[in-house]
Amino acid sequence: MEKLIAKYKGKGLRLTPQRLAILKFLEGNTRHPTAEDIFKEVKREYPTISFATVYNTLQTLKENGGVLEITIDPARKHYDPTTNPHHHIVCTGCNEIRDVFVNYSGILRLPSQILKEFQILGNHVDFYGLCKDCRKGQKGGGN
Amino acid sequence: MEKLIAKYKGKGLRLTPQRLAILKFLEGNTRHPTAEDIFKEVKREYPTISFATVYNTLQTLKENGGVLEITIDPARKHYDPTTNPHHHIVCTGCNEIRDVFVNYSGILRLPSQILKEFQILGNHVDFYGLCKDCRKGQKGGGN
DNA sequence: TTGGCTGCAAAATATTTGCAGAACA
DNA sequence: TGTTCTGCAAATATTTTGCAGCCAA
Repeated sequence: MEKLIAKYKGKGLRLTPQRLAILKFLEGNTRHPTAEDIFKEVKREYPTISFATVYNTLQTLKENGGVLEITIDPARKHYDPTTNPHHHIVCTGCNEIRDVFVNYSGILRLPSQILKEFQILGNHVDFYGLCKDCRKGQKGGGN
Repeated sequence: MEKLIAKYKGKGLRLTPQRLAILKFLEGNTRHPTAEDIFKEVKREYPTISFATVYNTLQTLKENGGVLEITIDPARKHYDPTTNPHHHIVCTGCNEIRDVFVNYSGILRLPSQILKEFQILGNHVDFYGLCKDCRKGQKGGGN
């Protein structure tokens, strides 16, 4: 996150307390929070913070490579401060999103027709599954 | 689509003219339309159709395996009547979405830690690239 | 005939924007 | 001191819902 702070300063961006609080919450966070998650958490320290500030900051972070926008959940966007290439697995039971650190770029062959028409820039794999807790609930009948 | 119509009837669902028009528009459509695209198109034939009907029908189709919801575009959902497993490539220039018919399930190995915790149900690969037209615009300076 | 469907409108949700005052650099 | 940022409110966009009347089966 230090790097990001340096990047912020280098671009004439300001490190306000609110922004720092958002950065601190995101740093090392692997829970893939939504804008609302971030808002609620930062609100505890800065009760007057507004949604607009959260969205503005996320926008700025996106533009500076500080967070990735995750679209695996059709209901809302999630944000991921882990910006080196990786993938995700989502539990279809509880919607928990977990990181998958594997590089599939070398093995994801594409049809020649596609390769003829597209210059490939990247890939992202979403896995769907049932986590341990949700399998438990399913079989044992526990709530 | 015949199969789908049979499925509709088998579940006590009704084939209204509006639904048939939506089904007809979707059948064989590989453009990955949004709800609005569908609404606009069907409106030409049924000027009184409402957005609610489009969303209701899409909801029913989703529940019956008639369409897949595509979340590759953070701005809005797209719908895909091709329901056998496949993947997508999106042009980062014009946002066109194309189908990729390759089965990667056999090669997408997951870390043992993930396999320990999740029962894997499926996967979906998104590719990002630049289509021919968008590369042209980029280099040649044409429009 | 009748229960599911349509269309309208309003509501719910998520995200963006305009702007006056505040505050970081 | 000047420019960017904040917070509020309103606007926008997408999707969902309530309901009276309609109509496919």
